[in-house]
Amino acid sequence: MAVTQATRTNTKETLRNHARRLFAERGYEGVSMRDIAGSVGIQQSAIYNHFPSKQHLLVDLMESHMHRLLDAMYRAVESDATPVERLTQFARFHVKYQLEESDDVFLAYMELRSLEPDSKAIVIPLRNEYERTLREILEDGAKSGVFHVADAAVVARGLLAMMTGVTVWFRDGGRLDRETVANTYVTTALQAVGYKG
Amino acid sequence: MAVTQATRTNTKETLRNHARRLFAERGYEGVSMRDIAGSVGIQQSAIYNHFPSKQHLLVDLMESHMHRLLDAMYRAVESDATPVERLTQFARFHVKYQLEESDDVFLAYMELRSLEPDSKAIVIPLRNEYERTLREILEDGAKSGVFHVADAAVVARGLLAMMTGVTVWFRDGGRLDRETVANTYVTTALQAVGYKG
DNA sequence: GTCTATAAAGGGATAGAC
DNA sequence: GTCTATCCCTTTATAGAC
Repeated sequence: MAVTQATRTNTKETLRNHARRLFAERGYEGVSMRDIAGSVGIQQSAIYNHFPSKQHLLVDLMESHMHRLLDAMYRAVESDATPVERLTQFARFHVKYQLEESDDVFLAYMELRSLEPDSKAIVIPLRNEYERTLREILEDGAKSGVFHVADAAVVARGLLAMMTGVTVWFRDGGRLDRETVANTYVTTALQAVGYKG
Repeated sequence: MAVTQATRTNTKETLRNHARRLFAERGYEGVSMRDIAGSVGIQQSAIYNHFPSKQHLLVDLMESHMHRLLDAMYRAVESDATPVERLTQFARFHVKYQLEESDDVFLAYMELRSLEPDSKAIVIPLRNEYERTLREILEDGAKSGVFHVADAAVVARGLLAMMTGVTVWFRDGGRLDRETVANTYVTTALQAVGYKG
């Protein structure tokens, strides 16, 4: 849907929003600068007043997403809580965040391969930091005997993949609401790490 | 790596193999017919002697993959076994198949969006059939009381996402071998459905 | 069945007017 | 900051010689 000049107060942010949606839907390579400009309602060349290249636009989206994700996660997970509490908080946060920001999440997950090496070197550590947080929760729970995981790194990646997958099928207005879905994933995650609630 | 005329006995199959690898690595939109032809060692126009279009080539890969996947799964999972046995068989099969045919699996997972509607109508039902098999295992186990799942459909999709994710990080020669990884996923899947082994 | 050549369209990015 | 116009390259696909 094109946006008229009158309704657009900040072209740069509008470009981010439309590019995010289009990249998530069709993939970075499947979207042209003309597609993005057309969606926003400007000419393709005007994008270059805001971003120096298509690649920079992708990096801008992915890097800022990762920082927002990490900030929100650290707010949601209490670092001095028990492993069971932290896993519950992490899982609930993760699923709900996926559903709220599904385009950002899908983009960051899918388009790492479209990043040039320099850009990848920025995004990958942020991704690892997120994964490490979950792994350490599992390790702490295993140490104290409440969790039973054969390999914390493998299970952490498995849980992340499981929970991230919610964006593939969930639609508002379907059989289940967001809260119910989040609860199901939290329960499944706790069971998966062998917690006998 | 280009293939010389002498070593190539079946251009069509060689094209499939190279296209599969390239599509999985860079995405359908990120690979040109010239890339594929160059990889095989022929001119781009020669591809059209074997496939009428790039889209037909993608559909050929995805559809044949889904049929092979379903056939192999039905051979691996004994339909008259107990739910615990069937889940064990399914999970072990799934993880090992992902690792053996990771390009095919990744392609089928990622490039559904690149399929035109007619092609999608062929592939989606095959995908649903696979997912339904796992869901029915969970439902049978829940009925007999050995599994405890809040929602069999959600948990089935969650387990598939979890196990499919193995292709993202696993590399031969790393800290863990395929058998160990498969065992970890099988154990995690059984715990996730609340089985008290 | 593969080649060279080419058509017709679309890609990212830039120049310069306003 | 956006526009029109354009550059230069790549894209999928086809035509016709061999």
